[in-house]
Amino acid sequence: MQEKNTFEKIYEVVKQIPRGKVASYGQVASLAGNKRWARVVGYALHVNPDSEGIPCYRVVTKDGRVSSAFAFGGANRQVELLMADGVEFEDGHVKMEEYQWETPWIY
DNA sequence: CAGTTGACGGCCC
DNA sequence: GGGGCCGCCAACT
Repeated sequence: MQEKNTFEKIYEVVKQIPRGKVASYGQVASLAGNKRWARVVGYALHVNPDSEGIPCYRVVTKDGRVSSAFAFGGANRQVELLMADGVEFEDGHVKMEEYQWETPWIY
């Protein structure tokens, strides 16, 4: 029950992302257990078993930019969803300085 | 079982 | 400051 797979942990963290905030892959990976899972996080969201329960669109890169291979409706779609959440964009990139998710359980 | 891939991150030039 | 390369871990073929 506690022996969750890496993917499960990642999904848990992503689901914890509050509305109006964004998190980077490295951030999610760090909260999931290891910061180096950044690539694994991308892979986990790629399978995306629950696109409606896992706000993968709230996950962006360290640069605050959305991934280019966003396959759930188009990269532009992710920006639109984030804006709907109240996140502001600057020249196509999120203002992570103000909207990056402040994790209360930072390691 | 081994090799390659992949929605990234960080360092180097 | 911008662009490119290598590195990390787990999952997929």
